[in-house]
Amino acid sequence: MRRKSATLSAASFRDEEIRQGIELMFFAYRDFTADPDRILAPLGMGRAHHRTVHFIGRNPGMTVGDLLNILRITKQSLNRVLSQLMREGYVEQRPGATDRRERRLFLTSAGQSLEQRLSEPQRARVGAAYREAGPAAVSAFRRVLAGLINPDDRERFTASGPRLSGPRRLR
Amino acid sequence: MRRKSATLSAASFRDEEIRQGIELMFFAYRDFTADPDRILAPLGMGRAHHRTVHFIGRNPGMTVGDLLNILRITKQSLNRVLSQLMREGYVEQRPGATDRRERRLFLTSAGQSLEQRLSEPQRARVGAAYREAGPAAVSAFRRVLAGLINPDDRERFTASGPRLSGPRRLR
DNA sequence: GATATATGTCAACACTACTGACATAATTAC
DNA sequence: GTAATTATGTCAGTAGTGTTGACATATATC
Repeated sequence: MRRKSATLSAASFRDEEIRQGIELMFFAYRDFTADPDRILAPLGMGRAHHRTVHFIGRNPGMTVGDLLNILRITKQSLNRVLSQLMREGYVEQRPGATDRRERRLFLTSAGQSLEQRLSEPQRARVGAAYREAGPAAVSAFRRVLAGLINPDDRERFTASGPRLSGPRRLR
Repeated sequence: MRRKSATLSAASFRDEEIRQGIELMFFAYRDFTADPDRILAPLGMGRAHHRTVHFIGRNPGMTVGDLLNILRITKQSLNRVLSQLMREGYVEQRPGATDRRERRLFLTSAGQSLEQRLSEPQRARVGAAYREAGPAAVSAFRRVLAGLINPDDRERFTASGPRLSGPRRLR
């Protein structure tokens, strides 16, 4: 064995490096989500609303089931968020053309504005980090981040995998 | 202006790249946290317990205030988690040597075991992604991730900044 | 027509976080 | 040395997100 189970004793350099990576993920995600959270709070919404609006914006016409597969939450959890977004005019649904049980989801123009507003600080943050690191680093960043994702969804970020921007086709 | 506010119309390649980075963060964090969550649930604990145990393990002797600065939650929120961890024997506190108002925090051996158990799947995941991407990519990954962190805490991950592994010295 | 699928909904519960208020002990300032 | 400040704890109420379990409707499919 090469290391891998440094029980409790001296941590190898590798182990320390990996633990720093874990910490980096915590700090980055903490700050990455803080800005939109501040925008959402006065609207009576939370992070779940942001995620919902984000994915519907990226995949217009996606179904409720698609969203459940992405978010990995129960339909009861999603429903609370989604019905609020529809009630307040950010999201609308239309029955599927071929399968009329489906509810295809779309952002209204208010929903598009909200999405822009929420993502703006995140885009600024990511954009700044990208610019500072340069294109080669960004490419490496994306490869490592994709490597952290379970194989199923990792495909979304590889050239061969299914695109997610189209009006369907998500798993 | 160079782009930066692609209002609602055609997204530039840059904007698309940035939005993919945002999504990557969502998926990576979702899967990154799922494994320890599954271990925590049957113990009647959650993600907050994991973070607490993680940071105390990395910084033995840190104070409650240090932890509050890192986690960026209120003391009331932390207290619930911390007192449970102490009540159940994972964490212990000792008054500070010079300032006896402080409660220096330490993992018990049960706490160290728990920390190991919780971090194991994360270390495996990060380790696998690191190995697959290679050292140069890892370095770039860390630079970009650090770039996402607010300047205050970014220092923790730069050569010049204060170390966090010592028995104190965290802001 | 029977079964399966996509979705909605009611209810109860757990975890995490927040605000506001108040309390104690120890340190620092005047 | 008394007053103010700091580090920490704690009670109470509220909000957002997620869960499980149960049940309902509409539409497809066999």
